[in-house]
Amino acid sequence: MKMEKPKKSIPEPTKAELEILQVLWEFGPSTVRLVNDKLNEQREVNYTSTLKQMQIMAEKGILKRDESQMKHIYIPVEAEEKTKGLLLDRFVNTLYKGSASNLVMQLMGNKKTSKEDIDAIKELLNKLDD
Amino acid sequence: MKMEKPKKSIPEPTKAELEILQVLWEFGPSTVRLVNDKLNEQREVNYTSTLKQMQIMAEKGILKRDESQMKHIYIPVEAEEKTKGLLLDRFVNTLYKGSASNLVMQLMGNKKTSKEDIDAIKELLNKLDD
DNA sequence: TGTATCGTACGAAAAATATCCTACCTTTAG
DNA sequence: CTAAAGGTAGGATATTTTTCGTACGATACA
Repeated sequence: MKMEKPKKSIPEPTKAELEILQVLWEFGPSTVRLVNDKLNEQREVNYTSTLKQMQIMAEKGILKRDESQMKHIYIPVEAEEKTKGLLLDRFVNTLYKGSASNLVMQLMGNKKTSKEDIDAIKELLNKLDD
Repeated sequence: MKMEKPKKSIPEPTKAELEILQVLWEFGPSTVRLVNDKLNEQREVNYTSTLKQMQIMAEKGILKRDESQMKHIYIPVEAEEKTKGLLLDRFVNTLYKGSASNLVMQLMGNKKTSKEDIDAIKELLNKLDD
């Protein structure tokens, strides 16, 4: 008899938290040092800021960590696709009343969406026809 | 010789600001009273909180207002589609490295996206074929 | 005409995020 | 052994966002 965890909906990651998650998703389980280095390729952040941020994320349950080494290793609790899917879902609900097609429509009208992208999307959908 | 406006990128509306914008977009230019009433259909907010919020938005240039009456009328400076498009653009950039097709792909895989939505999207794209 | 109601302005408090400083422990190189 | 380099912990500070209390002017109307 399977008990689904009540699982109070994941707290929306903040902007800074998302940045960190992206690094971890891209490079896999990492140290604070690595994450901080990556962040600093884009903007200046103090090492301890990143450290603190990641500690908080661990407390919140967004990250778990391996403390067996002195250099702790941090790992995202949720997979990239799952988290992004959740964010996307909320985005659609918030801005497009939950209508994915509305969103896509806007996407098509968006100048920033390249022709290549549009074609790629068509491609995708055609492959879904099976 | 084309001069792009420096156009200091519109400051991302905050969550609370977005709520207010949605009301204004839906009901057109409105008083604080109306906006606050609508907000209170979803959650409890004090009138002066909404007032303050809208005053700040006016300062920021997100809203303009008609003060000719005692009951000031607030109007969004940017049209709904424009603002949403901007948010969408940022969303795509942040989460999908700017690839709209990646986003759509995820959308398709998302359980929350109904079959009707998928069909609607296909429909849309086919109409774009002309 | 006076009092209850509805409006704005303004400041401050509360809450959520984000950043960094300091202390102190461990590892490493000389 | 000792100093330098690099870790973590935790508190303090900043910043941004959100909420609300209080003051006070205008309006409505009994």
